[in-house]
Amino acid sequence: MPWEKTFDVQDVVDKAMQVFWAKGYVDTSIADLLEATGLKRSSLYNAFGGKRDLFVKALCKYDRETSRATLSRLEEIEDPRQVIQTLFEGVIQEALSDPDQKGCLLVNTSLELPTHDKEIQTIVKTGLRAVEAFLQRQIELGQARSELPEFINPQETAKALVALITGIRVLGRGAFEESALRSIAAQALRLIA
Amino acid sequence: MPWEKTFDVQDVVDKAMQVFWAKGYVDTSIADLLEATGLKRSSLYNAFGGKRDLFVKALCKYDRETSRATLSRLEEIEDPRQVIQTLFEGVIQEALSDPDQKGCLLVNTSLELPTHDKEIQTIVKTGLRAVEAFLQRQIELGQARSELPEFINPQETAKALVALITGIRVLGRGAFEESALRSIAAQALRLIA
DNA sequence: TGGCTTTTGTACCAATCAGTCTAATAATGT
DNA sequence: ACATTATTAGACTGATTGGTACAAAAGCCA
Repeated sequence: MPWEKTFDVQDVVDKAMQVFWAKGYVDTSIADLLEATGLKRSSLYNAFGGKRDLFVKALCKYDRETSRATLSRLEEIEDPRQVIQTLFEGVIQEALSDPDQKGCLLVNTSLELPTHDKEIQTIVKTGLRAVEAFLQRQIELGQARSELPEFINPQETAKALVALITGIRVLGRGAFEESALRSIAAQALRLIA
Repeated sequence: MPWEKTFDVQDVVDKAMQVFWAKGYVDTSIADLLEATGLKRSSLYNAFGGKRDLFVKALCKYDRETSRATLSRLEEIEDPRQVIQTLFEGVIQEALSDPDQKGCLLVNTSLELPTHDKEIQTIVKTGLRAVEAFLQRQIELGQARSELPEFINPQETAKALVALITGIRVLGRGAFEESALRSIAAQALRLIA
């Protein structure tokens, strides 16, 4: 091995992730990625295989360091209802504060899922499934502590909450305004009584 | 006027709509549109202005003849709760039966809203707003008839139902399976008690 | 039949697409 | 210092992008 890379691989993946996140897979060109990451054509093809492989890397990084990392942070809150409320608040805050209105990379990719190959489909499905499992666990925890009513179905409700989050992420890209997004979050809390 | 067109304009728009619907705006090429519509390059540019203008036509047609037409059909059902339930059933049926998993053109376009110009943004916003208004009207109607509880907030709940439909349309493109989609619909009904 | 207008078929455009290739470069181990 | 070897810079590929130009074809009206 002659010498280590002059660029930080994780840093490059991170910058690529931002582009894919904002523009989507098809609408992101190699030129976009080169400009965003600062490296040259051959370096990109050498370090990663190509556009698709870099996208997979970016998608995994998002799932790991953005999606799941957020869930981990939320897990430190003790009250399950508070956890879910904070989650929704965070999603709305993100939608409102991001000038690029990027939404969520997992959700964005979900919409174009039929155009992607199996590996990418699995990454997205697994990522969303993790959010759903997290919500289900929180609901069950709340019920065990008698903080949430027993008549709530944890599995079903968790899926519905994922759908509501998905809705906020999609509609938050310009279709709905702040008050509408907040209404959605308010109704989400009504689902956990 | 020498003679009328040899092709039916509405038919061409319809076929273009299908392509945009399935592949999204950016991923649809002029070649795709030519193949789907059967007409030649110059005919397409002559009859419509270009790709974007044809997309606007297709988007309007979808809003008119698919989205709003569905709402009109639902309006004939008398029971508001039944109306909403049937709406969700229809959305799920569509997600399950469509081999292309196209979802909803309005929702699909919502996700890429930041990349579109103001006119297209307005069409999408107005289309979604119509669904929301429809749901709100149904809830208010149900309350007036004492079929739905008074404590429900029609404005907020309508927005949440739109978010849930959006979720089903996005997640229905492969991320969630049938039972999960049905769970979402079940929880939607719980929002209108 | 002979203009007239519009449509149509096709050639063409520059720009961009993702990806390849090679030669120059630079850091390491000896 | 020298050979080794991975990384670079950048030219280049063929295919495809959306869009234009223009001549031939086709219907209408006189």
